[in-house]
Amino acid sequence: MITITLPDGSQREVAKGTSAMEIASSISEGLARNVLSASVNGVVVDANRPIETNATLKLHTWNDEDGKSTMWHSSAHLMAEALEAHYPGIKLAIGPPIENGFYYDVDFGEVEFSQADFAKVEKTMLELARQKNEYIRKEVSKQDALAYFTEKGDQYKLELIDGLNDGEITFYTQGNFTDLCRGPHIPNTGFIKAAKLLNVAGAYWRGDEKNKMLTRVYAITFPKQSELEDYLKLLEEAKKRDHRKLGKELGLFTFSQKVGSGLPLWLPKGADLRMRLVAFLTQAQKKMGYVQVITPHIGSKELYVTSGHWEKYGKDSFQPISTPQEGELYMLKPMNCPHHCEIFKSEPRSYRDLPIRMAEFGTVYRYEQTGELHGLTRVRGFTQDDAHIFCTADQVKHEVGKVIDLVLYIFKTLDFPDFLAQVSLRDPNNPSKYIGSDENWEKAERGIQEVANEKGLKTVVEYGEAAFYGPKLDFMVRDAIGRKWQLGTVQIDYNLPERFELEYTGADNAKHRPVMIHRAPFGSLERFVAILIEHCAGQFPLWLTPEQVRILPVSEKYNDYARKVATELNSYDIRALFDERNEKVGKKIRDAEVEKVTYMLIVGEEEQAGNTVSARKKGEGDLGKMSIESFAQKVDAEIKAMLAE
RNA sequence: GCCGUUGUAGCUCAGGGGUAGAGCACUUCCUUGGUAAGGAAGAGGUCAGGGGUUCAAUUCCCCUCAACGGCUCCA
Repeated sequence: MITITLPDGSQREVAKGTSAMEIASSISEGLARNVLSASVNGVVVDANRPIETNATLKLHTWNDEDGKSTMWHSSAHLMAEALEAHYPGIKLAIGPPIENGFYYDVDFGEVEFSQADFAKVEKTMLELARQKNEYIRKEVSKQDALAYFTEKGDQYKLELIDGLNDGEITFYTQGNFTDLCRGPHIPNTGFIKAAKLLNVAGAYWRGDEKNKMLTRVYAITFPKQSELEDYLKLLEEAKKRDHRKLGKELGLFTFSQKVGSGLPLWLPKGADLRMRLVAFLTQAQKKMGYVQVITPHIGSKELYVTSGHWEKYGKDSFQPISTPQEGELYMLKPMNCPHHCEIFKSEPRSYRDLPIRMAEFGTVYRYEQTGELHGLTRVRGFTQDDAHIFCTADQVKHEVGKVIDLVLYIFKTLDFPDFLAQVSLRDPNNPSKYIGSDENWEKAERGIQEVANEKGLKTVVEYGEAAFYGPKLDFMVRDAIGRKWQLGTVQIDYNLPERFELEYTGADNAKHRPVMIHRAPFGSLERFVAILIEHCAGQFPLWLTPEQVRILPVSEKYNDYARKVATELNSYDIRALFDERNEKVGKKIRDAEVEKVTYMLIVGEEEQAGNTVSARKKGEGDLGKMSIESFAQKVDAEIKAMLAE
């Protein structure tokens, strides 16, 4: 007998060799019907694998992540089986589960596989699923494994097997399909009740662009048809939040082929929104002791030779421009820090001056490959809400803490709860690729982690992700379609102070090297606005939205009064426009709602006579009559509450 | 940069070898209205750009550009 400990701490005595599935059955038949896989001593395995020793056991169902990935991993095999049925002779590479579904990388040879072929594959998948074929695990020797895929002529599997040790190779077979696989898998294909191929894309074998490009087929499956329908609805909803669509609809920004790709043009409403964000951040920074500087859009190539950027990124950047007579070379500014270093150097600095927090909304230009450009999130010209903090090594932790406070304040004000802080540290196996003393690194790495914990951030630590010049803390958020983007960043830098020979005079009257902290709470205004649009689905917070109030005269007869109301609201610093079109008020309301104007003020005979307005809030409806002044106070109070620290 | 898809009016899209259509938006007129679409008329397109096949190309073929979905990259 062996002892099985369940997550609730309860224990069961079962015969050696009992499977998780059998234990599930003994708990309840309903549970057994839903078990997809199990964790035995923390390792995810097939639910029907015999358990041989005392163990902790967790059963995975569709309701937990491990259950889902098991299901999707098995679904990848099912899709492969279906694809082979339609396209005999295709070569299969890898087919893992991903966050939402799974994919399989396939070498279709000469065959073109496109969206038009999805339906038949889905149909076959479901037919195969209905057969409830079991996923059968088999341990095979390396020799046998190689022999099987040599016979099948699948060089990708052979390459994978090549990298495996004899004795750790397993095959899984379901129906007529056998695949090299570590597992685990769901008990049988019958759990898969709905399948949808989502898209196809090119993907290099082993992610290396020197290798052959395979066809990656993305798909997703569900244990219920209705869940698939819900998921597809969710995708539709997400598409409506896409900042590229909303940006166009709301008149925020545009692109012009003639101006160049990746170069956004901010329209009046977008520019208004952006300037408001800048004003908001400028004010917050001012309170935190930042000073503002301004530097040009180009800088001598020598500046970037000194900073090291030329050597590291010069070939992959916009190439230098030269002066017509002298042939001097200038770079479009890819980053602001070298300029800021020179400002630091412009006068002697004392330890009493530190920290110096030098901020600039600096527009930078970076070459991005054409295939990489993406709305406002990935562009070639963008404005960073940049700042560089020059401080002593002892001040680093405190300063990083203050930056985190700033980021948290911003995220809170913008109602942005869903972000992850990624702490990027050195690769412990490769210490030589980093510059700066061990002592400083350790202090900085420890400092960043401590302060992130003190501030209560939800963090993940990534080893080896640090920049060569220092550790960093990045704020990651997701867009409407679930893609991850980096917004804010805090980076500690020992490199530039060295390269630019920055120094300050210490209390000991000796020269010391400052530490530099790069930080950008938004990251870039472009990317931030993009994420903000998707986050609030275009319905910006009242303090930020370009048009806070629209006045809707009931008929043209009241246009003069509407204009008067608008002017009066403007005098209270409220952004109000009025709709003077010859339309019925119902139409004007609809248009204002569609354009996401927060407040609508309906004015007609009664309002004109009483010097009042009838307020209506988007999504809520009629708020009743009130004086212009009390409406203005209401808006003002609402905004003040939003911006409270 | 690579693989795939797409490109028709300001927007969303239909069409299709015989030089274009709808809805919305826009302009004008009628209507002067009370909480999510009043009516009529009008204007607007080298069918992304270039080349080829053809009596004839927006339609078929090739190239370029751009956008989209990924991959690689990313200061």
